[in-house]
Amino acid sequence: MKTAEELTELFRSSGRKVTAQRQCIFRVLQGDGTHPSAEAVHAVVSREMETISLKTVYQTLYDLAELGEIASLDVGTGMTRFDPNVDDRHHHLVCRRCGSVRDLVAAFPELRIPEGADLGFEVGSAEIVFRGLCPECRAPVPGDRAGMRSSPRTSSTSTSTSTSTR
Amino acid sequence: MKTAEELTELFRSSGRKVTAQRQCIFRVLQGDGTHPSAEAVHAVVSREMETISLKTVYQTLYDLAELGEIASLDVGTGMTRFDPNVDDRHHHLVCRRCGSVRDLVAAFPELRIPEGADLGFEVGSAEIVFRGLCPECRAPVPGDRAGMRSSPRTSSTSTSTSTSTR
DNA sequence: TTGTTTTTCAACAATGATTGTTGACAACGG
DNA sequence: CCGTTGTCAACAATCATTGTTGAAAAACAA
Repeated sequence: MKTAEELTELFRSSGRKVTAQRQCIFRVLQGDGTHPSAEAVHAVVSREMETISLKTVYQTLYDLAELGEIASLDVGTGMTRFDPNVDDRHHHLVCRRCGSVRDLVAAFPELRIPEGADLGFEVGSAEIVFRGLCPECRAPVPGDRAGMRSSPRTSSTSTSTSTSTR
Repeated sequence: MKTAEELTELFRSSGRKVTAQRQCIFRVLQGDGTHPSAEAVHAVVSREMETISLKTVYQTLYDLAELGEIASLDVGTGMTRFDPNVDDRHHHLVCRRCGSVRDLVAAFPELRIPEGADLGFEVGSAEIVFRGLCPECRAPVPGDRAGMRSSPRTSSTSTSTSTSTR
């Protein structure tokens, strides 16, 4: 993802207008490695701009995704997650308890659909999701620190695909 | 996935009751390779049982998932999809236009998280989603045949992860 | 078979995430 | 500075999914 200044440029040159709320969102996303949801971004931005609406955040995030500056991913936590890291090709570790998402860089950099399995499907991209427990959720943390985002509500989804855990 | 009769057995022995609507759902799922959503299953079952509620379908599907007889997957089409094929370890091809899901068996049967990348994450399962265009959506089919399930409404999600197509 | 207990059913309302609508307003170009 | 045009915030609506509840049906025992 580019810097806030470069994004301002990019937005202008792509016919979009640049507003204070958008720049605020740019700044918030800078170096955010938590793969926030739209709501999470909104929560942070709201501290700076009281009245910004969730709709605006969604709009800007999707604009950025359209420009290829961030990636929108659906990893089964119930909400679309946004990833500012689009420069490194990578995959994701998803905690099945707290829903946190972590990048897994330098693994399977070139995942190709195997020859012979081509069924007429024109493959554009391949993504791997590793499901498991993040370090925080593995240990029975007594004093629960911040970092656990959404309560394990959405655990109904993303139950299994390739059996391993059961 | 087991046969309808075996599932009846399994439901009984696991303390669940067996109803006509459940057996109907068992039958509908038998050999369904389309990875239907709950709504799609409901649509089919409804032809046989007019009054069955969507809630019942959801309940039964999640029961089956809990028993490990089907898999519930979130591949970014906006709805949870259900896969009766849990015997073959496999991954999925998802069409970014019509949202159809196809099994990709015999590819990456043993996907392991690479050594050295272990960040304290306890990995349970790994799933790969290949995104692209299905054979039907590649060709500009004039007489559009059945097979396109949901309209490309939910295309907003699942835009990109590892860049390739753009 | 008949009653008894317990689960499930269908209908209905509610939830959470996301998107459509709209009048006021701010950004950009001149 | 000013008009044009896109954006904003508030509000309501949508979609997928889940909670609630009285009625009905399944399993079990007599």
